[in-house]
Amino acid sequence: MNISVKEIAKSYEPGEVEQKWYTFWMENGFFIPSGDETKPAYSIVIPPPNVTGSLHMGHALNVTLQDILSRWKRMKGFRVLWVPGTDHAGIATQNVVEKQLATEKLDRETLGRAAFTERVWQWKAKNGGQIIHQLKKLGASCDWSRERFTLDEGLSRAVREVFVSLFDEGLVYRSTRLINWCPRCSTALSDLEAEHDEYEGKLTYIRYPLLDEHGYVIVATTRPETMLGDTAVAVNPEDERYKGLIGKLLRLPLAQRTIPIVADKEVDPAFGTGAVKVTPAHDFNDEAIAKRQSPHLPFISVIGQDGKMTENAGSKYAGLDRYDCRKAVVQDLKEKDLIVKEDKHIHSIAHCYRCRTVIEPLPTAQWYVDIESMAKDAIELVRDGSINIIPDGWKNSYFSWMENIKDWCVSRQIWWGHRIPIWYCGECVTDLGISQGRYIHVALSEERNGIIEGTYEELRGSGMSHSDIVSNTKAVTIGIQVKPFSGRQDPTACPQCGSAAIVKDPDVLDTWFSSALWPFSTLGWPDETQDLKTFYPTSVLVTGFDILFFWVARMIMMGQKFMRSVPFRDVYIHALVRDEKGQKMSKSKGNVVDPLTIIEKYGTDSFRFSLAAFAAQGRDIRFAEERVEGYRHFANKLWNVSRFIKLNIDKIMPDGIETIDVINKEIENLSRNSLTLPDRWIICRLGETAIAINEALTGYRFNDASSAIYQFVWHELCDWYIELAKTSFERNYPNRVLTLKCLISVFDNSLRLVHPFMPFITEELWKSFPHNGNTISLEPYPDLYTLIPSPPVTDACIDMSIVTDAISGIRSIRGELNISPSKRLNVAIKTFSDDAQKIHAEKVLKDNVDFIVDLAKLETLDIGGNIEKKPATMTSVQTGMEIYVSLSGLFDVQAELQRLSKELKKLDTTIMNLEVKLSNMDYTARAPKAVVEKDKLKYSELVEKRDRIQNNINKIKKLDK
RNA sequence: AGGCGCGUAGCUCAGUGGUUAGAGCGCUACCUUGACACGGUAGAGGUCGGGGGUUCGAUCCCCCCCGUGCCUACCA
Repeated sequence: MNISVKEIAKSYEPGEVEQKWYTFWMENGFFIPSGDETKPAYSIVIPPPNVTGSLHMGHALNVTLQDILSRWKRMKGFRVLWVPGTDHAGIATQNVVEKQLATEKLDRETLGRAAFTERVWQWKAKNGGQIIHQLKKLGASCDWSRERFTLDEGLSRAVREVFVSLFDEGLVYRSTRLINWCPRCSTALSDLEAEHDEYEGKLTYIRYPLLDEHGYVIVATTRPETMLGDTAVAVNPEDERYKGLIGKLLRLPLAQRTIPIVADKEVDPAFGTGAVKVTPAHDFNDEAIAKRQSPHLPFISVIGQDGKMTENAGSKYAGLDRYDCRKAVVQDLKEKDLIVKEDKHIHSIAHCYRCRTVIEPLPTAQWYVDIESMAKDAIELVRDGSINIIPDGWKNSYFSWMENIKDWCVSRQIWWGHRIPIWYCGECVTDLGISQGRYIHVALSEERNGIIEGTYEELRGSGMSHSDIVSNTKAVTIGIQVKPFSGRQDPTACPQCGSAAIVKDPDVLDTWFSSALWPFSTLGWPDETQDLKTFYPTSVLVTGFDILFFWVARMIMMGQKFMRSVPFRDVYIHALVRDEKGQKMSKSKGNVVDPLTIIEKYGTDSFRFSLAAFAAQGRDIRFAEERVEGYRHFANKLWNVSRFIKLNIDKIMPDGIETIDVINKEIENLSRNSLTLPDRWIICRLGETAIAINEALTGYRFNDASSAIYQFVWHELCDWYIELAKTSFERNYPNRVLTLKCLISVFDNSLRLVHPFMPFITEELWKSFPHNGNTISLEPYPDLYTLIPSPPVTDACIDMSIVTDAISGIRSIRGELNISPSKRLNVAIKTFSDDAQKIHAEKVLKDNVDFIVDLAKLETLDIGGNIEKKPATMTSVQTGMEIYVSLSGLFDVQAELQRLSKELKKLDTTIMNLEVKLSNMDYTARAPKAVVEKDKLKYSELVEKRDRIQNNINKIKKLDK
């Protein structure tokens, strides 16, 4: 190969390069797992981003880490499958489309269920690909031929199978109780979907007059409007203030009702007045109190699903928004002088995680998953190590959540999602013998026989046929008394009575229900597919802690329940990406950094490398753009190594090279003695670096891996080895070709080491050299076994430090005295040969004299044991040698004295500390022998060095006089 | 209220029961040298948040305090 360096740009421009290679990878199917069954499998399922999503920092980090793992394992010879996909994000997507409809002055009710879901599919077809496109921009090496969507036919079948199995087993059930209700999304939410934020509100103290005597009880509340639904006031049974009042009746102001004073041990006498109003239908605590009473306190629901007051609130308030009603109630109470005071009060309020609307607890009938037994198993799987959570600090959170888990509300009153596979018969009778048709309430989309809505029974009674009703249904509400039945296939008749008058449950399932099946539903379950056999359980799940409960825990439960095995072996929990000040990025704060902007500015590779470098375990990431810039420089550095190599191939191997593969083989099999010291050293360091990177990645320490490769490429390969190679090239060493081949091989290995982190530039550079292979992404990843550092090579690391010490010593003097780099210096190195080690050092220096002369920019260099320090020379004292730099004319006695004294002082401190330590009998007796020996050796070395510095100082002082 | 984490160089962060405590960026000085100024060389900069304890030895382990961030929770 001949390469004209002139044609290669001086710096790396990522833009077009990235697009080119991604297309190349895709066209060649490199991301589809190899069919070679002798290779071990490695699989990851992507945490499916919302189909409404667009790439944010969290995705970028998440995807980058998975891609690093995937590419690394692929290069290590695994059959890697990384399954991509999106989830249908029920509420979020429905909201997006409803907003769109609103701009057309439409709403989903007008459109009807079928037309609306069709509309959402259209939206998905048009916009759902955005996030996928963005993942590709990041370089994600997913197998796109296996891309999945949670509403796909196959995944829907999995959802249905799971729901029906659980139903048959009695593990899903329908129940009426308080639930978190979002009045804006008009659906129930699970506990996790209600997010608590602290707000400053008011604590209002209200007088409730006693019915049969003078006086009153004062209650304190943050929600005065709910008093209209109060059915009791509760006090602690031990509370002396109220003991005598328990059982007495109160007149509930503004409502025409009397309510009792009841006792409940959970009431905190210290809070407020110690008397709490009880609104069972609108507060979870109050619901609990109501159910502890015998008989239960009545539930009076005064707030509707739309967040407005109902008829039960009384005609004056019915129809008012709950917040307007609050004002009205307070106003009315004030007029009656029933408000004692209003205090400022900070408390937490639950909000809908999708739209931030304040949650309204409402009593409704919902479907629940009985989670207890599954949770128990899932706890055990983590406890016994079947699943590793990394970093393991998250285990505690996992356990504490799982141990206190409550049944999972899975029904949602929206239209976009998996319809619950449950039907109800309109003609059967309830357990009490009443026709179920009475408890099925239907709202029609258009009036029939003068009726717009009514019970199923009434509608049938009015002459409508079953199919008339079904085809005209706008909304249906199923009473809790009605018996449900399920179907893997859509049933046509009631299994009980054979009637065809069956009505489908209107609700859909929580999106997380389908997400929980993701690790096996994406692989083809419930069918027994080859993918399932090969790739389940998956190897690792990479995700943020924010969905540990939402998703990870539920996957573990479902995986164990339906696959009888864990869904993944490892869970790697990565950080949250925050802004530079450590604040959570959010649109409302306006501190969002757009990954695509960063990519535009610095290139994908630099961005990815930064994310890996940031990903220290157990700590959040503060995203600092400057560091991305720093890693762009790193990309440029790699680019320029390649230019340097090509330039020298042109010069030194004018016939070009065959393939890199041949060179790699040659270097691996070469006798180490035919290589220069720097050659042997860089091979040694490459091997050590490869080991370090592989170890780091095995432990998910991405930051360690990236810093190891950065350190090696920049500070060893570039700063030292290339500079040393120049000596070999420019002085026309006989073995300069070998050195060049060595450089080529080390660079090739470096590119492979970097590839999982920076896939694009490494492919670009790798492809610019001749190889047998077609892509770097399938080349072997360097590790211990391909780069065995034989003993002479490891010795090279020690020998090399003698040479670099000498060079650095001279450079220090030059630098500290601000001597121009262009001025060549005359230097002598006195070696001390009082032991074998030092004799060896002298040999190493003499063998490598050219390297020292070139890198330290010397005119002359003498090395020997009997060299005498000349006057007017600067001195650098090193272990085993003293370096004298002649500076006739430039020599500054004071500067030199100052320099040496400073070093002396530094040494003295260290020596003193060591002395104290070593003279401590406890230390020498108790500390491990090796540690003490090391300290003793260090001590003698430092003392020797100190003495020689002192010696030099004395000489100069004598000279000065 | 409970739980978890963090506090190390100007900034962003690594790190370890025994090291002369590191990196990147920034800063200072010198240098446009044939890979790279997205560069090179040299250098300044830290009593590892405070106090106590365990230990021969603590930046690292334990306790308390201060600051800070997060998670969970039924304070009306």
